[in-house]
Amino acid sequence: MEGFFRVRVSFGGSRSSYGRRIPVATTETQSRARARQYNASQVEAKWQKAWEEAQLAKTPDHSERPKWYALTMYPYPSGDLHIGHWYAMAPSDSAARFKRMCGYNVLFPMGFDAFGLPAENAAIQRNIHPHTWTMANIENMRKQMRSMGAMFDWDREVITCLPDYYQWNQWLFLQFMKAGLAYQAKAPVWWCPKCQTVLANEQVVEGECERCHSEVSRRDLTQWFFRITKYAEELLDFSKIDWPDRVVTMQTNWIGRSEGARVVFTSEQDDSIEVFTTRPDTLWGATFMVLAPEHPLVEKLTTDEQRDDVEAYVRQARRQTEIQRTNTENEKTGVFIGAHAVNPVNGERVPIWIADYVLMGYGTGAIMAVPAHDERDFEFARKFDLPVRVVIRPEDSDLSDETITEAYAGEGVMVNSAHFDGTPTADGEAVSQVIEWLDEQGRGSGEINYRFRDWLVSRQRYWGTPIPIIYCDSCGTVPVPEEDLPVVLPEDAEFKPTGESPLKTHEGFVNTICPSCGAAAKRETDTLDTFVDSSWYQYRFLNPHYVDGPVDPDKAAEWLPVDQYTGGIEHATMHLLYARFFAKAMRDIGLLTIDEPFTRLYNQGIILGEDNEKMSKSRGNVVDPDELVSEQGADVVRLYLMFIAPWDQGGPWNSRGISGIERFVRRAWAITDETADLPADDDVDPDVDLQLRKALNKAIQVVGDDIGDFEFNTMLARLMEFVNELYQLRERGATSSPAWRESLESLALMLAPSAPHLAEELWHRLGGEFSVHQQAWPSFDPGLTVEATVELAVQINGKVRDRLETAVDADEETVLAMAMASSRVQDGIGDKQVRKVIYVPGRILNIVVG
RNA sequence: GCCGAAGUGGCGGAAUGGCAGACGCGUCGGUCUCAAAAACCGAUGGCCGAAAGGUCGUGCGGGUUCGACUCCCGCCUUCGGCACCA
Repeated sequence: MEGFFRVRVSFGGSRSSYGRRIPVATTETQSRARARQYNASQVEAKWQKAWEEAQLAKTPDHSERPKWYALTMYPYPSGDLHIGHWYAMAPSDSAARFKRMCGYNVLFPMGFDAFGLPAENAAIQRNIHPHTWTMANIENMRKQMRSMGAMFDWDREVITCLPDYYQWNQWLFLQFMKAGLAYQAKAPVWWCPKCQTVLANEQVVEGECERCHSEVSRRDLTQWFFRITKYAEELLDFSKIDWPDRVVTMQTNWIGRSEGARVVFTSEQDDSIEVFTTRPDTLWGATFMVLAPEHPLVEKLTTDEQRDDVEAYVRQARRQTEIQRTNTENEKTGVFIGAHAVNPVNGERVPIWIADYVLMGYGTGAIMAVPAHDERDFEFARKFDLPVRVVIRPEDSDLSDETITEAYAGEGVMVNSAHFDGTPTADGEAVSQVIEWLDEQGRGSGEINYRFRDWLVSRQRYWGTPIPIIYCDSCGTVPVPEEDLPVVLPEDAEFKPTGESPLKTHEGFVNTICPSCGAAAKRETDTLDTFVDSSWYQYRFLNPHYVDGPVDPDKAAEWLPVDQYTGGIEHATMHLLYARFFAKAMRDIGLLTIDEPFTRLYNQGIILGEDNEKMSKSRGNVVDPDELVSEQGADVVRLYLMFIAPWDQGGPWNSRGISGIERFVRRAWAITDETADLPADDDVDPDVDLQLRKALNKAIQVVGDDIGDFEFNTMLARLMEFVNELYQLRERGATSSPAWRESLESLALMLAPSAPHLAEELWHRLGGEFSVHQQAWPSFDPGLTVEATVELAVQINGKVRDRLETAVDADEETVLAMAMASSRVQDGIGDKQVRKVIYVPGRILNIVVG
């Protein structure tokens, strides 16, 4: 196995203490001490083997126990398990293990998000087939994951690049088509003129082709879409899930719901020009119209004398990247097209312009411009000297067309708006009245618009799921019949340096016959976005070899939804929104009975390099988990990652800080090893005995609470405190107490979720039955977790002057009398009057004087 | 520009209305050792003080409260998301 790991140059400044100890001559006592030292690599290998033999990680499909489906986002098989993978997976594993000890039948599967561009790049650069490259990486990463000691049930592994998985992508695609959820439309793609190929967004770097640095441009291509916008309203409803607020906010903003009205303007040539506005109450202030440069009416409406200017502007707009074009810092540009339109509310004639600040992809691609009440329109009007008319007047103001210096977007009353004059805008009053009136008049209607678009799933790549479609000259677009699935990726693909998909030129793949008429036909050569794979993989784990559909309905009824999902925040709007869409679509097709895929979500943070920068090979600040595991052991790495900071916060790696965890592991081992065989007897000091039992019961309570809440850093602090207490109590004879052994056993149990190997070894040393991971989480006596007496702080005017030992439930009279007897309190009061006394039992006594 | 999160010792962090700095790193002192490492014990926010103790202190400025790291208002800084979305 060692041969598989590359030999690495060790990174600076972090040499472990083990390394320095070796060449030193040993004395007899030292070698005896060494023999009793905890040997992580030996212990870890031993137990990993035992667990695998006993199939401890295997989750039964059915159980008397309540189910708990814990899932952490599956990785892309990039080749090596990064410390970031450890940071995501190890604490997730600890939480899942804790649930299992709490009595749940826990499912915690793992797989690989195996399609994607890097495999194709490897094929081009190193002449390795994507399949070979991907599967070798998976093999390696599986081994690395085993070294973590996680309880992944590998029998359920899902690998998305295998036909066993991706045929169900194709099957789902066909069901989506039938349900009207998949459709074709033209959409722009990036095109590299030199490579003669389509580029993915990430292959376009600052407007240039990543490979040849030619300037890229946009091209319209017919592509496949999933109708996610159909579920916009349901996707805005988060009432059935318990997710972090920031993710809910991000998705809500991403969906971008806005309420308003669709209003029909008319050109002088009698074309309807529809606009969307959230402020129909400002319709009377529209002094011009603006169309997107790509708007279909631009060509028709442009007058001959304006044509040259308009065409030049359109050409220039098309060349710009989305980023250039939507930069808010840009000064407004635009061209008058020579035509006019009629405002439906007052019959006024307004000029029509085109400008790139109006986007074809949102609303109708045309706006009514109300410069007095919209910042962008105001800027445009000032630049091109267009009229500004105030139609909302703020209270106590004489804002007018002449005095206005910036757009006013606030509340007020309608003015210059015919019979609506005087209508207040507050609480949407004016908007709803105007919409009602527009509707009656047939000049417009209420409408809701969304910022997000349908999901473009076509990718012009090889290493993905072939879209199961055939194009026939006579029958058109024909879905591949379900019985012909899967459409398999050809293995003998030829990868060109340009990155062009080998499918396009693969005769054997492209040429086929039409399933409906039998004539010669061509296959679709686009493949599906890999986000399709990850939108439903959580269901496939339940029965990855199920042959009658993507999801085994019996298992789904048993296990879904996922109870706890963990993963990076970077997936807040894409993966997590797509997965929610898939749950709803699959439900409506009859494949699922759930509304939401993941009930609870937790986002861990990011581990940075020691220099507080993102880890990257070029910076040389990458922390290699394999190296750490071989030096310090997997448990130390797991524990240290949990100890660094709150899990959702992440933070910089610190190679010195890890020694605290090493020390803790050694101390936990040493106290167990050194005292496990000491007999209990009766001569223990009752006070020491009580202290020991209190320490134990408090630890069980707090550690359990913390791990259940993903507060791993404080959980470890409590465990450290408990071990420190054991050391102190040992000095006072506590090992004679019957509670001593119970304490050692509980320590092993409390360590089991987080340091699975160490815990097993401790358990074994204590003579416990294999395995510690099949034991229940220890219970605690609530009576022993509360103290009878506390040290109460006594304040004078909010400043602590003395501390009193009092009963927790002592009454105010008693406590005040004790406080008044204190000379320090008397000094604090001096000759001042006691004005007020605040007593919070067990917390504080504050005497207010003045 | 808008939305969100965060700002606490030399460092990572703890405390979400009640004794700021738990736990850990580091540093200093001690025990053991020929010596070192490891281990163990102790100290460790700043300032004043021999000490007892005092005093200041949770990004900045206000406020609420008997009491604020914590709640409210205004700012500054950092990070993340969205960004001409009509």
